Amino acid sequence: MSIGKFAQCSGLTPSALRFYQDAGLIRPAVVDDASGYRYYAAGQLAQGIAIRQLRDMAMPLGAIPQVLDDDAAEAGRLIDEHVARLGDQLRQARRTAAAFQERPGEGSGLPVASVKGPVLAAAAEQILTAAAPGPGSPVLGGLRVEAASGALTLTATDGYRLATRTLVPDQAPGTTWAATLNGDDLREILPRIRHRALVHVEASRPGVRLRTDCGHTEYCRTVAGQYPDYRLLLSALPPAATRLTVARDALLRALDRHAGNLIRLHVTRGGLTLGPAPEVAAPRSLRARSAGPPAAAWFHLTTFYPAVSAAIGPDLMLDLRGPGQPATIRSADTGDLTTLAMPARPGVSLAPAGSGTGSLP
Amino acid sequence: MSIGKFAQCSGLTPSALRFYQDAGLIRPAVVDDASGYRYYAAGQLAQGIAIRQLRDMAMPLGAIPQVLDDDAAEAGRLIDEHVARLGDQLRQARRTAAAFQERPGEGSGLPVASVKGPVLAAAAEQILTAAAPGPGSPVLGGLRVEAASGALTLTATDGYRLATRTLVPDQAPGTTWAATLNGDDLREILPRIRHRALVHVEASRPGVRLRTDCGHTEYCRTVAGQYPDYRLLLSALPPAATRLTVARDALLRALDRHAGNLIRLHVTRGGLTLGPAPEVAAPRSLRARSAGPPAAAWFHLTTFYPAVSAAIGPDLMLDLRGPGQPATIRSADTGDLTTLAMPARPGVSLAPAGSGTGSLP
DNA sequence: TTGCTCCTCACGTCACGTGAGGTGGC
DNA sequence: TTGCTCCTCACGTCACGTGAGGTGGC
Repeated sequence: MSIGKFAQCSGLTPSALRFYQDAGLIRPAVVDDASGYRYYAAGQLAQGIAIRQLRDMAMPLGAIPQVLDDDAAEAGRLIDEHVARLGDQLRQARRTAAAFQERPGEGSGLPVASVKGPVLAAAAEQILTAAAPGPGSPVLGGLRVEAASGALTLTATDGYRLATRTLVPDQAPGTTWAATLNGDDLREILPRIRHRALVHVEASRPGVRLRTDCGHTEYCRTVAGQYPDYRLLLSALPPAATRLTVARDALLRALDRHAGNLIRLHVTRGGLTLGPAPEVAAPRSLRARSAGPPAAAWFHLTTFYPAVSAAIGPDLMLDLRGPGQPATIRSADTGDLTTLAMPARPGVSLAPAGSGTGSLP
Repeated sequence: MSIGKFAQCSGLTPSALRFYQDAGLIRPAVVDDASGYRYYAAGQLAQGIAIRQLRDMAMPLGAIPQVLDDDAAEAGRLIDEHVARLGDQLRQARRTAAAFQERPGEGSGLPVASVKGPVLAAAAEQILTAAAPGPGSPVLGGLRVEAASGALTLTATDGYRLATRTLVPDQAPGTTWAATLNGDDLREILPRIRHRALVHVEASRPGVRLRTDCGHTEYCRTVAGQYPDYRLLLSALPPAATRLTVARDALLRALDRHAGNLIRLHVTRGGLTLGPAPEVAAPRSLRARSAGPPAAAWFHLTTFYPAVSAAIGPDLMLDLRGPGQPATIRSADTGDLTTLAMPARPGVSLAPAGSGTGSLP
């Protein structure tokens, strides 16, 4: 196989292959003495592709022979460590970027509200469980923050679930203000916020600044783009057909023990039955109060569990509205956290966010 | 200001400054014609520091003049884009790493246990609130995971608080195994874990791999170094002098409304009174059951709130042991989450972790 | 006067890419 | 015979770091 052919098959370039030969990384199987032509064996392709992949993840040439020579377990270890180092560098860069943004220019931002650090951290963490993780829609990956009439409202949704909560700040917002905070930035900041007594939230042109009394400042980017009108969505919901009140930690414990991702909730007059499907043996029963006709709904545990786990009060209120309609999960006594969850259809796996099927209207 | 002085103040090196001059990035205010000595003005320091920060986040030299010349809003946008690009590169590297690991060959680690994604994410998040944030002691910044006799125990402590919880996995650990997971790595992984039905925890020599059924794999580094012997610490605690049982969400709500970071808990026969100090007006009272003599304790809200916020059941059990001894906070009914918190002495501010005063023995 | 800082200029590093000038293979 | 691929060797890129050899300032 000539150098051009080998390059094409492995995704490398001829000049890179020549360089790798000089570096002793991969040598042609045969070199023609007279012409100097390099010939590679088909069996070297795997190695060529491996080198390209390692270089694609910015691994230094010097580290590559180790990875190629070691057994799979050891090689996996080296790669994992390398990727973790890249993550460190990114985190460091994010911190530096945050520090850069708070240079003495433009003065300090517009004060929005002041909240206790542990309270803000707990609430943001709670709500962020309903945000869309990873790359995808930047708006749905973020936390919506709205300051109005003396209160701070935090909201997140990924199209399948929606969580919203209202906080009463220590220093109430004087202005009306709203923004969508970058979820990744915020999650990284939260551990440092949690141990600050009081955090001042300030709007600073492109992002949000979280300032503490001791002069420490964190910067969080905002996400551009219109946030879904969840208030309209909430107010347009039809009334609950069936309402269930159940002890939160009993339900949580039953969910812990449930096998499989699909779960069926069956609400009867006397209680709640959890099971994989009606015909499968050993469904689990919980005592609960219910109003309205008996009803059943399927959920994906990955959608339903975070909603239950994030709730606060001792009792949970579950409103079912029938097939295709979102269910509401709420603390029974104090309604400052509301979660919506789309039911799943059995046999239908959770579609990726934004693909349209089964998402919130 | 000479080049050496300016370099020191800005965090750059003399050779970098000379290079930047050639590149036209930052020119000395004065250059001595005879000697060629470069002299920088004090007013150039901000620019020097800005250049260092931008270079620290790997921004190319060619892109820097734009950032320096634009107004704050536009500069912020450019930086955000740059950091986002770095994030893209990291994600791409992760994908390539995952593809690389999929190659023929074994590569899988030792199976430890399998846990539902949302359950693991919720538990880890809960416990990590007691870890030491930011750089500092790597062990105390991490999450201790112990697999033994069919259960998985998660623990974190920063020397002032300790949280520990036991999970019952879907597939029980066959082996006895323990490790301290890197807190930053884990926090970054959790949002992607939360929406996976089942997560297989695997020990891979120096780290831990979290593998899902759909072939997705996350890697989390472990932290070397001995973890504090918290079991010994827990078993060596003297019995509680005063035990209080109180509704969790009523307590949480009272803490929400408390002003200041220092809080005084006064346990009487009939209930619990919260206040900044006994002589200050308007303490808040909650109904609660108590056993043992009346007692009082001061806490920092930043220490106490996360413990209450992370608890699960409807009722909370608070064990007080007297001055200088940690208090225990636990769900009253199901004891799978236990939190220890060191009381604060009034007037004494929270010392940084590891400084010795007021930390857990 | 003695160190010390500073100067310029050349070359090294990393992982290649890009021609220039020339030859081999179908 | 005509393109085409391949060869070597030198130099460019990026953002500096590292001496060598020499001079200026307190």
